[in-house]
Amino acid sequence: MTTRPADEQLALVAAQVRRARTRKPPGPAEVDPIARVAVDVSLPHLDRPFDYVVPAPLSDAAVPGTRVRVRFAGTLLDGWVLARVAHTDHTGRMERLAKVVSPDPVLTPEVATLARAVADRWAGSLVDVLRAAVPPRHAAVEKALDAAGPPAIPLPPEPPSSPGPWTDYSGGPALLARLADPSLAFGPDAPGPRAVWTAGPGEDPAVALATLVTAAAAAGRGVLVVVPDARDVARLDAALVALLGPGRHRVLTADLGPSARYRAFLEIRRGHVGVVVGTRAAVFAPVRDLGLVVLWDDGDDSLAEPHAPYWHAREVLAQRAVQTGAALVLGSTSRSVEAAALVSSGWAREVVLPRAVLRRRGPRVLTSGSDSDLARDEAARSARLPHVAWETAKSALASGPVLVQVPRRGYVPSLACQTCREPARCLHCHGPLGVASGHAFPSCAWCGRLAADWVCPRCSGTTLRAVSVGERRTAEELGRAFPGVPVRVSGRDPGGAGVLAEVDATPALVVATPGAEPRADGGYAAALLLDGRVMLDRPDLRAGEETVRRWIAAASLVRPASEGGTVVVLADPSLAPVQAVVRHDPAGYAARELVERETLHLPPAWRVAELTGLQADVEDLLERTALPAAASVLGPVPVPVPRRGGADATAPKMRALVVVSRAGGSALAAALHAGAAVRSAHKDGGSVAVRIDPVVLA
DNA sequence: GTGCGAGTATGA
DNA sequence: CATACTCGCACC
Repeated sequence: MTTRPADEQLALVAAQVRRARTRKPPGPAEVDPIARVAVDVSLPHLDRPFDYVVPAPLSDAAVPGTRVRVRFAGTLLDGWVLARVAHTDHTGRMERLAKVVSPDPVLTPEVATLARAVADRWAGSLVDVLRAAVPPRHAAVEKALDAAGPPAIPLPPEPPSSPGPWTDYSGGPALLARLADPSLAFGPDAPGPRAVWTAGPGEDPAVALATLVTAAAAAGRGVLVVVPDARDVARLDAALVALLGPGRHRVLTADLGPSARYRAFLEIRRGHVGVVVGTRAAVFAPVRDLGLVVLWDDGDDSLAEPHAPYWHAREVLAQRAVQTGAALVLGSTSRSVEAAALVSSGWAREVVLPRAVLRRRGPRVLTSGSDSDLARDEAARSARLPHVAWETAKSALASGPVLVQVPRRGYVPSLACQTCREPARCLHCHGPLGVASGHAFPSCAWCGRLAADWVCPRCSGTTLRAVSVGERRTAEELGRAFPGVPVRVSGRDPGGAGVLAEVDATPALVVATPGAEPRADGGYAAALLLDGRVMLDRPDLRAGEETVRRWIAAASLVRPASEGGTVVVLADPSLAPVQAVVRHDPAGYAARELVERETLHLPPAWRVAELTGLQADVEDLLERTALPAAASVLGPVPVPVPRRGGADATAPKMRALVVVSRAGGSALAAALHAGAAVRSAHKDGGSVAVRIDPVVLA
């Protein structure tokens, strides 16, 4: 700021004011002078477009999809132009667009429609979805791309020379052929194929996915592949460079940083590339001429958005496939119950290995359920390693690496039957039983009923016991059991070396938490899946499904039985999840689980809304919500998950569940959003988090 | 969320 | 009667 005499400064200001007053403001645009704007406020009662006058000078720039600045309730806010129209229904006074932030229409009509559908499905606000869908602007990137000029148009990629890994799958070559046929135009009325692909043991998913992508891209289709984490992105990126050729795709992840992320996003939006690989938020990538969407490992919990409205990548991509007609492939070594539902309803077809091929490719699977057959070796005994596990690992270590899967720490304590150890569930609503802090008697975490007359449905036992969970065998303990063998650790736990991508074929013990297992060059000679009890006894709806997913994922990294590949599961062999791994049948397990969810009124067979907040707020929201007639309400009860880090008592969070049939899902979401809108408009009470079909339901 | 007008409390 | 404050609501 320069210093001037006060009177001089005053004169300057006065001159500016005079000029501003005398300069005639520009008139409205000649064509479609109204912009319908989604203003960036996430309050539920403001979740609708607002109309603004487009000043003539901004008319060319303010096209649908552009980011704008508008005055709203007196303050300048960001917004998105949803449409340009000739007339408005608004009768009051109308503000003008203050500024078009960037000429790039970052929000395509297709993504805008998708985001609206996502907001509706999860009882949320459009702008909350848009914030995840469109990365923040980075002006320097726009400038750099403009300066670089239009990209050299690469020759169309060559289609893959053979179905490659897809040859062995029933339905595989047919799926590939349809994707690769340029004469098949996919659209909402003639959708592309929808497949649930169960990758067999020994498969390198990156190679198989790259083959799919290349086939579709060669036919001129835009392709979007979403994977759970950065490690998967890196693997697929490498496979695509090899198969599709360099420069034909872009990686889109949050950890690129603001500049690189916006650059990749803009290149996709401007149509420089037609193939995108990314993590969760990439489900909204504005891929041109979208013809194929792919999701790898849809059971991974990182595919659920942690912010409101808590959408899930699987459902978003399914919605996008419906809306655009794009083909959809859900791939996994296992099968989520949601994927099973898509198969059982006939919406998607399964692509699986025939039984005979599966037997040829899979490892031998052994189980060890009781504590009585502990190893005779003393060091193995102190590591609580059963004899079978120790023997298997010892002989496998002669020929290659051995994977040891250990559970992550921090599982919540729960209750089980004293005699048969079956996890205890509420006799009324099948919620998990636990002892809430400050209470002496066990109660249901869902409906709050005391479990006084509990009888075990499996063995008719009447006594409950606390399940000790969270015990983690350390790498050192295992190292002592196998002296002289190198131990490598892969996991996200603090103090470790982080997550390893790959290990070589030399004998070593590779200790990994689920999801962090490195691939082994040539496959593991054996895998030990420890502490099955701990994983299965978690009081979560998805405990069984999740355990199967993790076990099968690990078993799929092991050599075939014909090459000595062996898996040892430490869990009771009579349990269904253990059987699923022994028979390598994730599809059968998921199908049975789906039937069970139907009878228990649980997702995905039924739709559940979880409301979390202070008791008064949860009750207030329920009161103000016109719940569908058939809805049933459980709770509210105290949230069972104890807060980690700091015992200081904040007011206790409560949780209620609202259950409706699948058909009633959209009505329930709309009613809850409307209820929240009334609350936010009146500014009464604190916020309530609404999660539709929550991933974690404990 | 913010800004504003109506309505009510408060003091010279 | 003027000013300070809260409350309710609209926000384009």
